[in-house]
Amino acid sequence: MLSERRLEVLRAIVQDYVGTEEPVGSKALTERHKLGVSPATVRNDMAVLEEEGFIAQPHTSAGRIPTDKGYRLFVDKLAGVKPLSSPERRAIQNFLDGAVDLDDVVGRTVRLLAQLTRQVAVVQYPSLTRSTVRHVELLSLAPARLMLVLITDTGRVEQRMVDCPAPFGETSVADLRARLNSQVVGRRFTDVPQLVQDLPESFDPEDRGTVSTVLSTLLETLVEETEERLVIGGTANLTRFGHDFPLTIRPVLEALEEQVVLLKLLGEATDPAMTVRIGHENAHEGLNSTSVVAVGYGSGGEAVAKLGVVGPTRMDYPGTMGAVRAVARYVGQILAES
Amino acid sequence: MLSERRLEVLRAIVQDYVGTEEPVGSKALTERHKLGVSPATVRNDMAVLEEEGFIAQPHTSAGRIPTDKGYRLFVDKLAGVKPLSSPERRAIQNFLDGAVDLDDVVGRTVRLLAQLTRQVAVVQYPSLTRSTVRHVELLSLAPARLMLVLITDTGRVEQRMVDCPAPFGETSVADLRARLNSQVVGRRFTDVPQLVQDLPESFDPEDRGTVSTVLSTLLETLVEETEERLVIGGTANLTRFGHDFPLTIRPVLEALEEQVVLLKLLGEATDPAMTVRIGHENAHEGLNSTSVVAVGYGSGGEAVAKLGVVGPTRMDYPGTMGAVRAVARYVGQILAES
DNA sequence: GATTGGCACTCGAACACGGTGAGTGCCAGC
DNA sequence: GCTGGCACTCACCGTGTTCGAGTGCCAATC
Repeated sequence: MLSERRLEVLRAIVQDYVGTEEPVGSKALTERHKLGVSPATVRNDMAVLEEEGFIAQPHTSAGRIPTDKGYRLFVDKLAGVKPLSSPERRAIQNFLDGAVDLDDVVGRTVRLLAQLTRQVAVVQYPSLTRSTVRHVELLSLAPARLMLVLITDTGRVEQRMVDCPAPFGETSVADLRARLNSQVVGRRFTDVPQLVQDLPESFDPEDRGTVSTVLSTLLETLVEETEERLVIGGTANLTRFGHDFPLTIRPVLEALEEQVVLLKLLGEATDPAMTVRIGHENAHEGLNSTSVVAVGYGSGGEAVAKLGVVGPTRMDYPGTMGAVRAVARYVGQILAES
Repeated sequence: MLSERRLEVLRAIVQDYVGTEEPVGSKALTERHKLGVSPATVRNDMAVLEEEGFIAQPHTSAGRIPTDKGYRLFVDKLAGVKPLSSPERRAIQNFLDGAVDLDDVVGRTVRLLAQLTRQVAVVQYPSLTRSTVRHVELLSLAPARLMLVLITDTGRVEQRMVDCPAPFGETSVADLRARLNSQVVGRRFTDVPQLVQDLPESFDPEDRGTVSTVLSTLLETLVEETEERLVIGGTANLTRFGHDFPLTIRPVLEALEEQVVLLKLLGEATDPAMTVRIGHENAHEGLNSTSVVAVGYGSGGEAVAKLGVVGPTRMDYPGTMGAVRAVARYVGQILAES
């Protein structure tokens, strides 16, 4: 295992590099950090760290920069999560408290996170897999045309048109609406299919076709809605990436436009506390030079969705993690209240 | 006025510059275009064009590039709208036909437009100012808590929670729901306020407070929803902007993140046929080196919203205009069908 | 009078060159 | 095991030079 001092050297390298964006040399290190040893000693330590793969030199006779593995060690062993200052905490709370509905909460969260971390923020809408049905509404728009509205306990509303195989009277609509609600309100999405499967049989034969159509539309909606949506913001912060722009930024922007990629990205963040994926640890190769800090959030004890940021591997991990965690907590609170 | 040939020279300059992204000189021009005159003549013409402000040189002894004014003339007088090829038209139709709901239509449109023009696409959701109410739904969630759902004829659904000043019985809910619908269904948003103003008086005194609360929530929602939303895509195409990246791209990304700015941008596009705003013609200074091509689209004769693209002033105007127009038409068709 | 070929001039891009300095690796001494 | 010393490497920077595309002007031509 690496000695205490060598770890200290690694920490110093990471901190300096994150700050200056330039390879850091032995002399500069001893000047800026009170390591209590001479540059020569630091050089020896660096040689070891390099051999172990924690740091690398861009070219001979340049300073060292941390590798992905170096950042990994830094995050795991050397860095804590930097708590936010209390003015910051207050600012978060004030900002989020102003939200009027779910869209607004998510929108504000993404802006807040982007601003706080000065990176690209990603916020997933509360997932519906664990959600329950708050209400199902059925409206008759025309004799053979219905509208189905689904309201979830996370405050999301989805609607679908239903074209009926046969005219469907107002009383039948009311009847179906009532029975549907008594069956599924308060139930989880996953339980709904078996709860409603016997429903058509209790209707008049001529209405059964319509009832079946309505039910299958409802089930479709539930499945579709389980596919999560997300919102992204702060892409302008990508311009702070590095000097070698077009090459670095392009694949990142492309990856960020693909909802699928982002969903996978967040999906990989399984650690209940907080997940940090560094550089090549990310499966998507467009994101090989970025790190992702993500965490679940939720209204109750359970996490219903995730949020996080995407930034250069050369990022302020403690600060970013602190901000992400804090924002996740407050969003959870807001959701619990509403 | 400029002679026929000088206009031809300007057109050639614009075309070449758009293609090569490099200042174009007199010799290269005569080689690539059959102008029928010598480089020297072209040089004289260029001197005139420069004096008139249509072209400029980045530095002495370099080729010329078009100015904003030059592009303006090109767009107004020299360039037509390039129609899409029929495979392209078919691709558009196929792609848009697959959409399942309004969100999907808008989402697909923005992706399509970005891909087609290789630029940043902006699509505004169908505006609600001219929309009508299709249905208002009122649900009782708790004795003193209601949910209000508004459904518009463009297929949009919005919901709001309503906390009642006093408990509100099921029959009252049904009553209010029925009366509300009979009053406002099929009406325009702007007409709703006066249609419902007398409604509270026809209720029992103890219910009037609640009815008023519901109504004011409804009116609020209508106003809020009139503020248009929009979707943006293809930001990765910004990387094709130019060589001097960070400086150019940053303000553009920032501008694009501000919904307000974009709404204003589209709002300025008032020409019913098609609006092209070039460089400094855009009010927002972050977009001074970009051009915006926008057009209204709608389900019927009326335009209900706008869509367009944002790209470098150095863009293929005829092609872009063709794509924007074609997409707008097809989206209009899709909306009319659903 | 418009067009053309010729010519001198300008100036950025590309390349070569040498000096500078930060940084390294190694080694002998404490 | 730490330190100071030393020779070496190599990116970076400023300078100088060349090269060539492009220009403006002018006199000759149609």
